[in-house]
Amino acid sequence: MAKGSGGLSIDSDPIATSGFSLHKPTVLTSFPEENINPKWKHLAATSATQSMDVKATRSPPTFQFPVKLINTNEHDHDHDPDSSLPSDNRRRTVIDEMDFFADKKHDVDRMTIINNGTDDLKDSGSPAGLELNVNTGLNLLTTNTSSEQSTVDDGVSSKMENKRAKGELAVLRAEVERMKMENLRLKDMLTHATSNYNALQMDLITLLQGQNSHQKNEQHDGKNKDDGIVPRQFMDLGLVAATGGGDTEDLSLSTSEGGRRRDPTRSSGNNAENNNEDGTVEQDKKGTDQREESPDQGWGSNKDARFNSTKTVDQTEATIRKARVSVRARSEDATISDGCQWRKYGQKMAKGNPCPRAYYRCTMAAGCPVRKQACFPLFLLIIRHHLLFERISVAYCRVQRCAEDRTILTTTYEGNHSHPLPPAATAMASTTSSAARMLLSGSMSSTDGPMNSDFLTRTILPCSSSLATISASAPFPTVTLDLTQNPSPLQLLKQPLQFQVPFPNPPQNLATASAAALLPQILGQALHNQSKSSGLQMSQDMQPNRLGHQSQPALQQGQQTALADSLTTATSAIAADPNFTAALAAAITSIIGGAHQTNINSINNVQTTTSNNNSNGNITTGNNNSYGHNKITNSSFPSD
DNA sequence: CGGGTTTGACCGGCGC
DNA sequence: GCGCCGGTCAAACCCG
Repeated sequence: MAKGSGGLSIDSDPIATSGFSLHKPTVLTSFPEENINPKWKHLAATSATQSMDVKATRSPPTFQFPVKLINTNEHDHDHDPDSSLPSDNRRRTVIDEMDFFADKKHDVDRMTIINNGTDDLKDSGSPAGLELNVNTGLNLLTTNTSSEQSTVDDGVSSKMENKRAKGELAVLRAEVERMKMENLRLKDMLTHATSNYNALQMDLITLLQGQNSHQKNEQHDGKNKDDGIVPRQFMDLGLVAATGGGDTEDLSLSTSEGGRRRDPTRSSGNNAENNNEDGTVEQDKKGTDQREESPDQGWGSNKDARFNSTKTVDQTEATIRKARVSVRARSEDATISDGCQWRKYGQKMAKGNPCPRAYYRCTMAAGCPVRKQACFPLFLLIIRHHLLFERISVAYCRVQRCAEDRTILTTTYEGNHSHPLPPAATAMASTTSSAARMLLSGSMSSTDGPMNSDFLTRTILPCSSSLATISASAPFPTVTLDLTQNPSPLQLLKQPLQFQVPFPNPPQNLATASAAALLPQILGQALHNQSKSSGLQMSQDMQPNRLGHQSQPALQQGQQTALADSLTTATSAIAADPNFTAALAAAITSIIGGAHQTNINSINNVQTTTSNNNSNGNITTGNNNSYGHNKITNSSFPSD
């Protein structure tokens, strides 16, 4: 950290200081109870009273689906932070949790016991429309009950009914067997997918660790900054390989020309410094904004040939966006040190988030267009539920305020450096560049949009833990590297099914109903993909306003999609379960202060994670709103 | 005094 | 057209 902290305090701006230990991603042991803020409800309610005219944002929406897989229906005590407690106690020790499924949970527990020999879980709350082929065994009880009642009768009719009941039972048993086979097949698929994802994750972690180790060695040698600079080492979030300036694979995303680029008049227009072959930098005048986003610059310097050849102009404009790479990591010091030199040029507070969003500009070279944003997530919306393979039953929801846990920091990088990078910066550069490259590579190669890429297939698989997640929606494709969790390969199969569903950043109109309506769709889609062991298939066209304003149609569409595939029973269970939707609605309503559905406090960058764990599944909503000392028109949360 | 931060003001995009 | 909001600017301020 350079001198002149300017009276910076941890409370006011913990982001600005350094100390971010990227090379030591710590394992995020779910969500510690101590992180729960007993006052969040009050705070949320307070926020809801404010005028919260929510709008779609231009910030990069981030749909994240970190997914964890639990491979059995048994409780994983080893990884459940609450496992030491009885199930009921575990549930009740959570201060701020809200059990929206108390009644339902009993059914779930009961059915869990009853169906102990099967892999399915009877969800009494499932709508009739969800009764898919996969839902076998679940009706055994009801059927048997009926049969048993029939057998009570005596006479010929009772014999006939008994025969009929036996026949039905045989059919059902056959169906159970079929579903068992189906489950085994799915398990194999998920296991395979887990392996793929884990390999990718390990590669990235190894890369990080290795480069940080190199960085440490370099620093330990006491070399000055100039000595540490690696020639032609560029951090190109756009797609140029970060670890080598020579690697100029034409994957760079075109700039946000499509109406997304911001403030064109302020751009100096001197972008020749970017991507210079010799790594030299044409420096602009002091303070001149180098964020020229012409096609020659950084993010969008190179248009993808495939993209141009296969997309229409409109599609191109809609798809070509400024890619961003977000890194979410735990930092013990709640600070960032990614090897680059940054100057804070602004701090902004978005609606409803007590955590400020800080804006930094790279100062390693004048005119470097790279900027970054750093903020803390706000909320973790945790939804616990049971999962027995395809059958998912939401147990209850809770929300914890992760803003208090300011060790999880989200940093979003934008642009590519126009100057050589020191070794200290290569780790982050490589990571983010790789992530962006994969993201964009997938987006370019997919016919279904960016979300359906091989990268996503490997990284967003439901059976995986959260490492890399992607942004599905406008304005900018965003890949998020979640370094807060670093599960071991052995843990992967035991980890709870976890979906992070980042809403567009923000789903500014995240009305309660909207969010509730969307979550099933999103979650269902994720589960759908889980079943298929395929990549995320969410359309990139899922604009924030779509999410925010077309909730009901989206829900219906999600239900239709979920119901379309017999393998997506889990999808259906979530997507169409009115209780689930209602629970989410209630949860979000409670968070935001649900009295004003149409005036909801914006939740920026909501990241929703559902974990299938008998005791500690979770849906995480991270709110990256921030409050600064800038013009604050609608801040409602009191500072912590 | 230089470099960084703070923070009120401003700009432009977007939704209504 | 208006207002909101994210992002940025730049003067004032702070600190070593």
